Amino acid sequence: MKLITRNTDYALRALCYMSKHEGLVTVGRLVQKLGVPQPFMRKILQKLNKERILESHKGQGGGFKLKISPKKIYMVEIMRVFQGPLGLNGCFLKKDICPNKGKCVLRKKIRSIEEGVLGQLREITIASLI
Amino acid sequence: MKLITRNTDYALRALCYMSKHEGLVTVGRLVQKLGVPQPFMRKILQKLNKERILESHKGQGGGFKLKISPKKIYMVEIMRVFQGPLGLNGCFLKKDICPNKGKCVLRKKIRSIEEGVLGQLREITIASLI
DNA sequence: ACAAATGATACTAATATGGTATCATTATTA
DNA sequence: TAATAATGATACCATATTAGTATCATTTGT
Ligand code: FES
Ligand code: FES
Repeated sequence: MKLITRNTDYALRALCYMSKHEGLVTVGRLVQKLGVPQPFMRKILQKLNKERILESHKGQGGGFKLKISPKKIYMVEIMRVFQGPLGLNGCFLKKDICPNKGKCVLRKKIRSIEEGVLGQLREITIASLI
Repeated sequence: MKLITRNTDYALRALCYMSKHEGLVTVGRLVQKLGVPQPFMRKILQKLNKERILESHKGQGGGFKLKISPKKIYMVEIMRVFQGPLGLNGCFLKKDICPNKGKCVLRKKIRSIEEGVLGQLREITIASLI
């Protein structure tokens, strides 16, 4: 059971790198530094761009850079982008599966645990990692 | 990103049911009550038996029952059985992947979050769910 | 002996994750 | 203005995990 998948991981590393290096950074440079497959890294950066965490510049001399301060990039947000929102499993979400539905204790408990986890994750920003 | 997979879920429901009903419970009865595919449920119960959380009795009139008190069946243990130990991803574990290795801040942070999650999960027992 | 249960194990299907390949678009610069 | 070096978009493939099935063997009560 892993808390963090590979693309989240790579994204975090890329963001850390960029927060330490001002200006545009190309995918090529990143993979050289971080040892990650290039097309995969590219996909990841493109997603971060779409999510408006990075900004991109095309053409020669182009590349990516942080769009927002490392202090405002939360790890939990990166996890959400690549792993979807932290959630329960089918049973707890899709009510049709479960017979208990409303009065389920477990569901409430899990909810509160989630809140706890999120609370802790929310304290971690890229700035706090570098 | 789901915290709990289906087999964990089914296992929890089965354990809850059994803690409410003394005596042997057959797979057939469980799937009837919980609406879960029979062979899958069987596999799950067999695993719980191997893990010595349930005990089983073969033959006519047989079935499963709790081997230990619901107060001592921890949710985190059920998760471990079906989802493996709560852990980090490849990067953080397999050092060969990551260039940072020792001096990684993220790794430590994640560790501490894990401890927090585990701490909360450890408070949840089957007894606390029924 | 038979029926009703689990034990063991191998197999298949579906989904999620990890990763590639390719062509289109944009901007720099010689 | 054409070559080049970058990203955008998208479709595709590979692998791993999860979910579920199928089958035969074993045990036990009647
Ligand atoms: S909602 Fe399904 S067990 Fe609680
Ligand atoms: S161990 Fe890999 S980024 Fe920390």
